[in-house]
Amino acid sequence: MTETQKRPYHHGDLRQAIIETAIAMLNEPGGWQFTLREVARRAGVSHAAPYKHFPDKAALLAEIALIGFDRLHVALASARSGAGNATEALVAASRAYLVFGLGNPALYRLMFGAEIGNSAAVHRDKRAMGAFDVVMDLLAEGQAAGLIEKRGVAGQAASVWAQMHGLTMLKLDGMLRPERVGEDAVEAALASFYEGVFV
Amino acid sequence: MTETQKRPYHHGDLRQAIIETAIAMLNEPGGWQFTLREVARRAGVSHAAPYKHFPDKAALLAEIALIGFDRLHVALASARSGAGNATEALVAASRAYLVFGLGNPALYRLMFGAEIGNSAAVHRDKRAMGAFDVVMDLLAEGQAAGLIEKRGVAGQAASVWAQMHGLTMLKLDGMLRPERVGEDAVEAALASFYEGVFV
DNA sequence: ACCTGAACACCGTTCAAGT
DNA sequence: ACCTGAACACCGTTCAAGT
Repeated sequence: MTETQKRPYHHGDLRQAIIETAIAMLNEPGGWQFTLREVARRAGVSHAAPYKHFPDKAALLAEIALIGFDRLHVALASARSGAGNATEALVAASRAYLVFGLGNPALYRLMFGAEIGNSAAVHRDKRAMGAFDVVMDLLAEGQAAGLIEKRGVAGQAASVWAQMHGLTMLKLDGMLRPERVGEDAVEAALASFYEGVFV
Repeated sequence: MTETQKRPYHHGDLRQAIIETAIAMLNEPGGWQFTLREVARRAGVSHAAPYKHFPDKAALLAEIALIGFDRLHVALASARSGAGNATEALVAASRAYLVFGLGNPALYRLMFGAEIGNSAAVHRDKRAMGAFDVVMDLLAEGQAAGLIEKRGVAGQAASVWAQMHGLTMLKLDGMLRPERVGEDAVEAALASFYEGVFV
């Protein structure tokens, strides 16, 4: 937490410091327009220094996106373990998903953004799957327990994932306005959705 | 289609030309990193000229996003009128939605992106509602005809919208990989979703 | 009324040179 | 091995001046 910039030429772990500074910047208003030079400035280092640790700006962003997926994974897993049966856990995980997305708007957008090049997209996909697997497991478990409609698990999981992602995004974009779609459209949509999934 | 740049100082309708050029650029690979100077260049005009028609870059992007929503509205409405009953129309509209999003990746991302400032978000919301209303009408119609599960229409519509948006985005991000979630995960997810919505 | 050209303050990225 | 400083090619935006 000692954020002084009187470091002795060599920064202890600049790579890590850059990542942390960048994530912190993302959570500020307007943090989505994110400048490598500003990160360097805040880390107390020259604007060229980051290039010793990341090939370019996109690489840093990609790395941060992966960290975001790890955090989402943790949030979902912990929501699951704190809940009872599969359907309760699924609802809890959905809420946790929304809380994560709405609480970290710029990070969340970055995770699903086009700034991540197609080459890095493969890694994104892999790390994202940790969170995805939580959903798939819950669905399989719920189906086995007779709590969830028996359909193809992959398609069902994709549908659940899309529902959570879609709701998060629409809410972030301010597209679920009370005068249009009711006071708490997110809750209503989630309820409506799970009515069709739970048995 | 005469894209010559020998215009006599005054461009006929530069404002319109800028918008069209910008939309064309969006549909090129890497079109999401979109530069005002390049638009001016292609329009055969100085880099300062656009500022006579748009206060800044964000304003141009916001305008283009609104056009995108109009086009989506048209696509959904035409899919609806080409289909039979409410459920068939809903499926047709969902397909049209996906085709639109996957066919115009950068435009679609722009429509839902953070580049649109919060002030412009209100307008975005209003224009987006044209498309949203198509969905709501179809649901109300389907419920009345006993084809669709009777739930709160607002929540149901939000859920449908979220499903389409989520699927489009996940597909655009390359997050629905065959080895994970099957060959045609989009179709499977859509089928799974509508099983829970249709009666 | 509409457009240009030069100018300003910024970026991302590179590279020789410093410690 | 790690970092700096100057440099390059670009942006977005502004503004006096041109047509």
